[in-house]
Amino acid sequence: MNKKQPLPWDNPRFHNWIAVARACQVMGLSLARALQPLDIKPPHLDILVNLFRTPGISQQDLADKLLVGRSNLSMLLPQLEKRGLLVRRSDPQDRRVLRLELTPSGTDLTLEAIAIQTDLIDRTMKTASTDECNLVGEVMTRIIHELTRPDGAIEARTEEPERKKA
Amino acid sequence: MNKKQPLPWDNPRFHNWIAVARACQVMGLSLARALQPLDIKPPHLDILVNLFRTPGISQQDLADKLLVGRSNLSMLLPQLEKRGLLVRRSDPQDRRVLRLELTPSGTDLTLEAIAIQTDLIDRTMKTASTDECNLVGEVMTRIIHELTRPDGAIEARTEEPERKKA
DNA sequence: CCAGATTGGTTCAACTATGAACAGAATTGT
DNA sequence: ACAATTCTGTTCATAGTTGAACCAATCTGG
Repeated sequence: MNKKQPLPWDNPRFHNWIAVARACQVMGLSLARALQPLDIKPPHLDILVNLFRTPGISQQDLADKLLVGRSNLSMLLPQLEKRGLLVRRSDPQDRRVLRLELTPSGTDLTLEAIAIQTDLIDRTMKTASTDECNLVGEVMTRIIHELTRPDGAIEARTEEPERKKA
Repeated sequence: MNKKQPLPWDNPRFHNWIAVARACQVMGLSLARALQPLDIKPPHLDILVNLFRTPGISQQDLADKLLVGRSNLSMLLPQLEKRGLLVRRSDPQDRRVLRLELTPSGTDLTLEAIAIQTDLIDRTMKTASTDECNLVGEVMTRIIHELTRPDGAIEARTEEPERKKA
């Protein structure tokens, strides 16, 4: 037993990442509270924003973007559709896929929610300069790329179908 | 209908924070995968690390630190106790509280898990210099302080007991 | 001392998220 | 043309998380 392994509290990468994780956690809780007046939760907002930016996306592509299971969307989207925030329209080209689109009222709600989120983020990051913000974002982007590399620690999804004759 | 509100994709604070949130998400998924050989999940690791750093903590204080509900711990801790990773010892001073402590095997497992997490973090942040890491951590710490201020967007801890029928 | 309020922990119903199994539509290969 | 395979979305059983209701121990203020 290597009891004398260096504990990571002094490792800059480690404890700074812990701060990142905690900031995300409290931001998520704050966002959930800030969205309560609109009667939506962060997962709904993720969906709405993606539909706003990519109208006509399919459920599968949306699930891939959000890194959630398809079944999750099969549960959530009908709820939002019943609330009149979006429509799921069968694609005549490929009758398997459902094209997702915001309704006008869904667009309105999305803009309100985005305003709330932007306000929250602006308030909480007001102590960081633009340069600091950009550096943070750059480091995070590198982390995302590192983790989503094919040999990275993610990619738990289905086996990539093997190439036929090359 | 203020359709001409500035959309936030160009707001540095906004899109850089989105990168932070996504990095946290992929890191969480990667950590879950990396911990699979030890048969624990990120919530368990959070508990074990806190017990490692603060032996004798009560369930209530642990829930406050982790920002989760007390009932959550009432479900998780007996599982970990059955696995022999920790003990819950009644405090003779105050017979309501249960003092939590890692067992030797729990300590061993915790050290293994910390090694796995440290390795993952080190690998994914290897492209960031120490100075960059420290700046990121500093910005995150400021965000946490901003969000946990009494008038901040968190602090919903008002579990009001049912008022009498008045 | 004792009634009421408070605190630590448990239980339970509701909700969310996931993966496996499934059905229908499209693609592929022969 | 047609059987096999792949792809999209749904359903279902399961697991994780939460808040409310609850019990027991402690504290508070007559």
